[in-house]
Amino acid sequence: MECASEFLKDRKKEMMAINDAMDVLNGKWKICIISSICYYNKRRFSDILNDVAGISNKMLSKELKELEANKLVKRTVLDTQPVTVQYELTDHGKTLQTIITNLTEWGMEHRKKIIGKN
Amino acid sequence: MECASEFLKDRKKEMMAINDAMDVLNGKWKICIISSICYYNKRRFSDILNDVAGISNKMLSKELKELEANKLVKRTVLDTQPVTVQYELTDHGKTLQTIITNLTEWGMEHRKKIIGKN
DNA sequence: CAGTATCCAAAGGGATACTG
DNA sequence: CAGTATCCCTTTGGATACTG
Repeated sequence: MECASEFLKDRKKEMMAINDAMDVLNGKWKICIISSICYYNKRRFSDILNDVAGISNKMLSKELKELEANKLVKRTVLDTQPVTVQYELTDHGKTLQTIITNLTEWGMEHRKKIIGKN
Repeated sequence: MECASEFLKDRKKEMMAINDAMDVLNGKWKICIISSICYYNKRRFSDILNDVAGISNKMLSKELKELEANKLVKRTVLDTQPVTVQYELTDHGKTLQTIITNLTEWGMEHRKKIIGKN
């Protein structure tokens, strides 16, 4: 048998990592927002508001700030009249691509198997 | 240019799929619980309670029920005194393996890059 | 357009105690 | 052991209105 404390230390790190990831992605909206920006490359506030069904401007604003704080999203104010704001993924944000793809595929399978109907 | 309505229909399906997946996995605990059961193959209620730092028995009970309802987890009552309850992943639950692995790895990278410290 | 501010009902979830 | 039940404070987030 291996050293139990080493084994537990690794497990703890794994759990921490999962928590870190989920903290960043959690909630009803984050992944959808990221997916929207990612899909269109650059996306304006009001566009995302339309893409993500059901989200309110208050929520969108809050979520985007959190994504910015986590350096997943970059916000650029364009000097137009009235102002336009572009959101795009940072390089770090783009590393979520795989996870989003996996989640999308898994969600489709899950719907087929459990929820029924497509 | 491709047919715009086909394009939008696909996008909608993708968003729905992401939502389905997130509905199932959302919250502070679900992935951690799944990860714990997955890691040990079979796991008892009180063991999971210990594995997942900070969770209360009330929460764990609620989350496990939801995971069962989504057919990700199977619950087996063993005829011991007092009762023992085993939780294990269903085949469907095991299909989350990839996502969990990806989340773990992404979480570690994220911690290095953004949160700082390991 | 891209947000902020405020109000407020509803849901979430911890602490504690209890049960088969 | 494996949960339930209850109390109760906190957070969440929708609706609406307003601003630069």
